[in-house]
Amino acid sequence: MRPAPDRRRQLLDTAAEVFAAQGYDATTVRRIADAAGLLAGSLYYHFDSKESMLDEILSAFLDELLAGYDTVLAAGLGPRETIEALVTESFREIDRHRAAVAIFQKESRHLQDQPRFEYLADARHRFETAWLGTLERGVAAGDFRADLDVRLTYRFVRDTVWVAASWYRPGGRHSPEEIARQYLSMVLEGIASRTRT
Amino acid sequence: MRPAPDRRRQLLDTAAEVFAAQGYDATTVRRIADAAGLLAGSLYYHFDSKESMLDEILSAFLDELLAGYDTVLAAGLGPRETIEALVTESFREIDRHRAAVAIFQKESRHLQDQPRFEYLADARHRFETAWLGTLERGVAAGDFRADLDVRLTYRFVRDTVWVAASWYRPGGRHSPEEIARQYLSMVLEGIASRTRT
DNA sequence: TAACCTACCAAACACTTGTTAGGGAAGGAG
DNA sequence: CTCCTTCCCTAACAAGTGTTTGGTAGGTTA
Repeated sequence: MRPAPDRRRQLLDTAAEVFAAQGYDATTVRRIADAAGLLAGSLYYHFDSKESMLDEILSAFLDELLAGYDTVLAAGLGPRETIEALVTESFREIDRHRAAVAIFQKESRHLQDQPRFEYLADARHRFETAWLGTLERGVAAGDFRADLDVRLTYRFVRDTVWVAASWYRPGGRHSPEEIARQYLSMVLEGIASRTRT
Repeated sequence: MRPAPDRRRQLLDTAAEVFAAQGYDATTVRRIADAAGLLAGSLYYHFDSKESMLDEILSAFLDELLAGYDTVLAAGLGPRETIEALVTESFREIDRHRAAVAIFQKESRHLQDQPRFEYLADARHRFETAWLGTLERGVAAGDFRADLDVRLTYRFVRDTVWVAASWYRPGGRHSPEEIARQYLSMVLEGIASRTRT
């Protein structure tokens, strides 16, 4: 008998893949079992419910992401460098947790009403603090344009990064760092205040 | 007896609202009926199926949107003005069909495999032609930066516009035109090639 | 008045869903 | 060998799903 404690993670990975492709509600437990090569009932040896699979997928991703954000924020960089680091970190996370990111994008909005998934709203709030705070700091420091609505800018930056998960495929032409660089180039040249008026 | 030929559209509007909020698969026919103030079975007097409601919502929206795009493209504007017009038109469409846009965003990816919803893939292709063509034209004309990956730029512009549907609420602080102006300001200052190197 | 149409309800249908209970095969430990 | 744990299967369950059928209130037409 193999020990296989990573069997659990392996099942979660295939589940995440199916969830991301079909949507959580449209995905049946039997479909996951098919993709994993076992029968539907057998999944319940590893997990108590379909919902707890989703829970584990999302919280594992968010834990890692928020830890990465905290590291960036603790580095004490300037506003512009912080934004650059946040974007790069985000694309690395998309590279590693593409499926989880796609699920989060699609389902979090209506999941966060459920008590079990309250932490999704918390995560959103911590995103907002990180991004919005950095933007405001940058506006005050003169790094970013002051003539834009800050909240609109925040949503703009946040969305431009995260929607990439809907088309990004690991192993493609561009590395996460390369994509981050191009995105930053596009975003910053619009956000950074011109040195010459 | 009231004639009420718009009863159909009224039902479609509430259905679209529920679909957008909960997701298509997560939405039950009884939930729609509840919101509309009748019983589940009664919906089948107006529509043959739940799927055909979705079909009608999406195709009505796409018809109007693509017609708007065609008008813009037929105007014979320059690349930059075309992009501006496309973005503005898109935000107007988001303003009018917010629910349909949200549904399209969430569900189209996995719906377009079904034969019935092939037109979704067609629509995506026409989007790509409109946006990507304009961008390439602009690069050739010197309106947009040439040092960026065009496909990446296309996805960037496209996504930044459409994700706005996930947070936009009509009747808010900003009009569609105002949001379009701010978005364009952010996007273009990054895409437009600098007049001075 | 009688026939008719519109818009709905009440009740059921077949089917799929997530989930559970009991059992069994395969290897490791004693 | 025997016990035990791990991992899976078989078979079923109750609840909920989209959908259909027959009926009916009430206004319109003749």
